[in-house]
Amino acid sequence: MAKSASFHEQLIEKLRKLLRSRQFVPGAKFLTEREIAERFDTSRPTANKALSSLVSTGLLEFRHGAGTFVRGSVLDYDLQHLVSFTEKAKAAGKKPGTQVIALQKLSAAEAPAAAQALKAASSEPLFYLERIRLADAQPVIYERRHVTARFCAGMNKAYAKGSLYDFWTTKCGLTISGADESIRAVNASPAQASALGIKPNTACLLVIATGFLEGGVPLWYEETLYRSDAYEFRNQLGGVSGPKPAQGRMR
Amino acid sequence: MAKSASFHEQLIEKLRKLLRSRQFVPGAKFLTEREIAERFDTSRPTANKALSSLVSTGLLEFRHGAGTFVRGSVLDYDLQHLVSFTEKAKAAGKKPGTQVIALQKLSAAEAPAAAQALKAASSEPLFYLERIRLADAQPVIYERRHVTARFCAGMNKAYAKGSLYDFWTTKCGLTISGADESIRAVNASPAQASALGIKPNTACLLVIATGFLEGGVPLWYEETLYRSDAYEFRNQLGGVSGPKPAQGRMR
DNA sequence: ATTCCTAAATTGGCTTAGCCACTTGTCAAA
DNA sequence: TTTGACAAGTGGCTAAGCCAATTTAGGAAT
Repeated sequence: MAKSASFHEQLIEKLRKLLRSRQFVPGAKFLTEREIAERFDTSRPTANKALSSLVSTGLLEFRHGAGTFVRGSVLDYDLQHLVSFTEKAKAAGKKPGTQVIALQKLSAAEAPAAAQALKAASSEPLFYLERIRLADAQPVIYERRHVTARFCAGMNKAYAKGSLYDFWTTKCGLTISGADESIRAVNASPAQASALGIKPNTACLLVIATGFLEGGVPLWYEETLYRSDAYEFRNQLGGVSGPKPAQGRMR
Repeated sequence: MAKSASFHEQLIEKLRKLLRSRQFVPGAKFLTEREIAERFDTSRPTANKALSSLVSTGLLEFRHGAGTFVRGSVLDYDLQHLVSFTEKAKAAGKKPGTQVIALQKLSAAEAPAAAQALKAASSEPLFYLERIRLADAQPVIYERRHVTARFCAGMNKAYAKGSLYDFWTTKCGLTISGADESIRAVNASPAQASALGIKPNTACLLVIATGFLEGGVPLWYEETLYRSDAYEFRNQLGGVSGPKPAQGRMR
């Protein structure tokens, strides 16, 4: 089994590649099992088995009588669920809040780390957003974020006060594919400590992250500070419920 | 599709439950596709499709001509890979090292946090292990760990200097199913700072974790401090390669 | 009595062909 | 123009069969 993959395993890989190479947008109709059986010279049950595998990993969706479709919003919902501070505060029985400290448009040359992460030319316009997220009026998160402006030209303070995820997906029509995070510990500077309502030099969790659109195009770069007395990341190795990323939550 | 699960999806669930309810040990033979087809009154391709799903999630393994088996060591390998500092140091081109600071046997009453996490009666014997992990002779990790002694009675300083994972799995015959980690940031105390070779009060990553054996029995409780200038946790949200836990690595 | 070899049985891998339930689209009638 | 019916297309699943790989059992030889 490990030596040479069975035909159906190879077919799964081929379909996965096809799904990516053709840039099927969420909601688009994918190949039918009869089309796959013909095109890859295999039987329908084998085609269905390969499709079923992609359905169970969430990439596709069967609609009985209609066909097989590329999944849209479910993956997006999972992502929003993973990152939403509002949800996490509420889950902890606290009232979430947001203070917008700054929202500016600047050029990438003014923010070299973000420019690099976003692969932006030096004249490329970026939005710089600085916010504090609160739970029961207590600051928990100090967020600084650069966003590629051309993807969300209509950004303003009102949108900055709400869910960025909502704004990007519904107002800008973006499809966000994920984010790569690095989790570190830092001593809060006096300014950072002031923003978070803690003593200077207190240890905080720092998440440096880049977020991506479908197709791997970077959308945002963030350096976000979390009060560690109020927030932690939970990570499960092994276990019966299958692998998943570490998740932040209120302590 | 979402309203009522198809038969094959229900069958997957039934088989998953069967797999757990009967306590199939890794390596044991599971039901054949013909047995499943007969027992659940379905066709062989449908039985095979359900089994294939459990194979692709890693719970089972097909052996052509021999049958379907419960997976053993592959999950274990993944776990070791996830936690092995030795591997991570080497991957960063550094020479790993370990200093055993303390190895004692004590009763659970002497370590209330560990006793609680390990669900140990106050008279239950625990091992207390304190180590420093080094990369190129520089301290990176300060590890304090309590282990339920009855699972690894032969623990000694020689074993404590090497891979605990190896010792537990090969010498004690344990099957480790995973660990639950909480990732926080703390200011290093003078003793902790001294152990890690950093200035007191420097921000460090603190991982508080409980590790489990197959069946959910707790094996160890740890409070492990990481120098954040040398080590970070990487976490991927979304992305094309599927979900996985956050992973520590050298910076 | 033990060991080795061969044949039969068992198992996964996959096929063909078919039926049924569901959905969508088109055409005809009101 | 709208509604209903029918046809075509699609997933869900079946039965039966063949083939390759592995295991087991029985018989023969030492």
